[in-house]
Amino acid sequence: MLEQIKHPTTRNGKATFNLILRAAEMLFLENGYHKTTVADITKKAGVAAGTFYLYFPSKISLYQHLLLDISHTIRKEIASRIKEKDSRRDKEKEGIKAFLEYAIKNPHMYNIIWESFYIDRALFREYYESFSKRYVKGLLDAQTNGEVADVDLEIVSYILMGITNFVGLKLILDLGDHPHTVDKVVETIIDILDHGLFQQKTAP
Amino acid sequence: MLEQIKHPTTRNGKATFNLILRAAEMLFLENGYHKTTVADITKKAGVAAGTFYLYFPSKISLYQHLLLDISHTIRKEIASRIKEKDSRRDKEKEGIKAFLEYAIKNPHMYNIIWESFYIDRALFREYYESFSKRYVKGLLDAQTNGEVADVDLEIVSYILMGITNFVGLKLILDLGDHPHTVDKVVETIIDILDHGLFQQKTAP
DNA sequence: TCATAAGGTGAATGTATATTCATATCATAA
DNA sequence: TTATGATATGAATATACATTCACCTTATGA
Repeated sequence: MLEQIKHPTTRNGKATFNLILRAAEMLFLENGYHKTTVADITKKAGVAAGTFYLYFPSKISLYQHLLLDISHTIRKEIASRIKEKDSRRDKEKEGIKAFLEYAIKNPHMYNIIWESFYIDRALFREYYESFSKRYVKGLLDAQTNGEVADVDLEIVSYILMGITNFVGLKLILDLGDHPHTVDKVVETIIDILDHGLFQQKTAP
Repeated sequence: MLEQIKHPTTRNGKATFNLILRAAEMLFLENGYHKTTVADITKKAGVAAGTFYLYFPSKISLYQHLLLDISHTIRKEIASRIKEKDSRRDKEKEGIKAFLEYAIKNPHMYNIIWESFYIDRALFREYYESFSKRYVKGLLDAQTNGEVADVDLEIVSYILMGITNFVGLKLILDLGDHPHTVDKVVETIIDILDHGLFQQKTAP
């Protein structure tokens, strides 16, 4: 159930609304949903506790709003970058790169997306299912072209999401001492998507 | 920090200890860590609230204990199944299959493993890093053999974990109406690992 | 048989924190 | 200027829940 938030109507109201959103985003990203209290949010936003409830009927409604926000941002970012590319393979490569760069720039992104699995299962499901559908749509054209192998595209979409999510996770866990550059990592991934991982043993 | 649990010494104590563990496992798996209260656990186990603290210094210590337990079980399961296979490729295929089958049999497994990201970040990191190390070790031999392409194996390990985790997730989200059988899904994955996803467009 | 340690109880405690509410101020249209 | 709806306050409320504690029971070896 998506609880309805109440949008402000005046200039002042909008400013306050955004202060709360930005404060919450930072705190959820940094510390996760459960470790962030409404008091933390209003304190960081510089408003009183009651002000929060002028706009958001509950803490979870704010979380849901933010999650949808972030998912739109990621999608737009990726979409704008892949549309420059021609082949599906190059689109895929650019999409993976865009995702990983976004992940590194927003290293706690997982805090808010993955956590939805525990906070709002329906939202989580919706997030990945719609992401998958987009993927399948793009891949289908390429498959008709003969550019993509004859395999189940829905599974492929989860394979691709799995790869980017876990490699992104790895990059983020390493942050600070990052021995892997995004470009190198993308090369590794795309190499496997081009040629596979296994090869015939060459006779000695 | 791993808090030390106090193991029971008598037959009765052991029985109670296990009642608590099994109850907690079911509840964590079903509802997640935060939505499960100590009262829920002791009620389900049929013991008093205080009994819980005879053995576990805190709720989190029980969680940590369970997570380590489960991770050992998964590893053993996979290890025992892949050792029958000869080539790395066949080992990989069997490992993926074992993981997915385990995931389907224990559909809420993710509840406890992924949630550690929010509950005990160090434990989460430890879990995937050690999983990765095992992977790399196995892959290294195969790479020296020429059986595995010349790519960064640490990245490969996260690619493989990402694939199995997300495809497993997909299978679980679909549970009930499961249009994908494990065997079919494994074929799709191994096909891509064998030959890649993209292919040259054949001239018409 | 009984002393003792382990096992067990559940009401009480304390704390954390989401949400409410009575009240106050602000901005602006009439 | 004033009426009005929107915005804002922060102390008070209510609840949920992890943990404690004073006391009780059971099993067993000497």
